[in-house]
Amino acid sequence: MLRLTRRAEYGLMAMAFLAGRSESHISVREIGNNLAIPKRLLAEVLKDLARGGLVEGARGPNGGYRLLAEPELLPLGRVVEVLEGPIHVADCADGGSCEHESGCAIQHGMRFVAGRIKQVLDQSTLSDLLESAPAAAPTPPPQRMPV
Amino acid sequence: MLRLTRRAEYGLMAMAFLAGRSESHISVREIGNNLAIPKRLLAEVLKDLARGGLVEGARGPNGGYRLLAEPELLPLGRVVEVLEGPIHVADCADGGSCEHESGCAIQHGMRFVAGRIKQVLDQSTLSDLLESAPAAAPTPPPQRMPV
DNA sequence: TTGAAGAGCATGAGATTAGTGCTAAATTAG
DNA sequence: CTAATTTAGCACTAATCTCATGCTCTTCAA
Ligand code: SF4
Ligand code: SF4
Repeated sequence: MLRLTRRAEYGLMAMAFLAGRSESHISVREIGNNLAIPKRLLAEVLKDLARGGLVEGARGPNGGYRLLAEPELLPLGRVVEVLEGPIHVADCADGGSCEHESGCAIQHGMRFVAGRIKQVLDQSTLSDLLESAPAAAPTPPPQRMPV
Repeated sequence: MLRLTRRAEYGLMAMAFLAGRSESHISVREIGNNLAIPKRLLAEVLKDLARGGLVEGARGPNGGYRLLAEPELLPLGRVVEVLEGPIHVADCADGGSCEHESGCAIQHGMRFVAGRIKQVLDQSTLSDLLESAPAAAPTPPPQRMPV
């Protein structure tokens, strides 16, 4: 239904929160208190982000999570993929396969549209999300599909 | 999960099929035979498209569906909205509301990203989908978010 | 040693979607 | 008029996915 999951959004909110204080580790409890998100679920999301290498977890007192990537260089698509898996607007898009692939008249066009959507996420960075002006920077050049 | 539903895709395939022969009405049976889609479901999808005013249904022998809109002027987003409802990449986007709205640090940026994604669908037309070169035409100008 | 915190795994409840069944209404052909 | 064709409308089941939570184990600092 062309919609981000809660997990992805919680993850983005958490990453954005961490982007501010990257000096020390911040606990799930503190993040959750600030973002009004179910803490237990937020913990699960952060675990996944840690597995994906986007944040670093530290146990024990004074433990928590710390941002690893640089906000200016971290595409939102990366975060989404870590939390939701590969982004496939349509089955055939981005390396995926579809049973209708042979003989689907819109396949080519579909792939292109799906690619453009993925581009939006790949060209917006975490810092863009915070500056509330994502993709203002790169603005892709005019693109024509290779026929 | 940032993905189009089957219904939307079936609808787009059907619309693309109808785009070719817009002179007469084509039955669900014939469309289904050509597209290898569960006919019963395809019928449901086409009914929704008819309700949405995108196609016109005619009953009886020689009945079927006929494209109403002009492929060059019909945005894909329109088709998707008719079949899936309003496009909300995030809850707060595009007029929607979210419980975290107050105090969400990424809300502004999120809305903008969601808007860009919606733009991709709104700027690609049905004929673009067929030509396998959607959005090659308009290529939006550089945009900066009003802060 | 103790308490704070993440890591890992599992599970239940809820929402959404895919797909099907059935009946009624309209329309055309004979 | 009758029969066949085809859409219109509604309901329903099964599968899938997401949200959310519970419990245990490990790590680590004080
Ligand atoms: S566009 Fe065609 S090939 Fe691609 S996922 Fe949709 S149906 Fe399959
Ligand atoms: S960005 Fe913030 S306000 Fe918008 S939907 Fe996500 S949580 Fe809600």
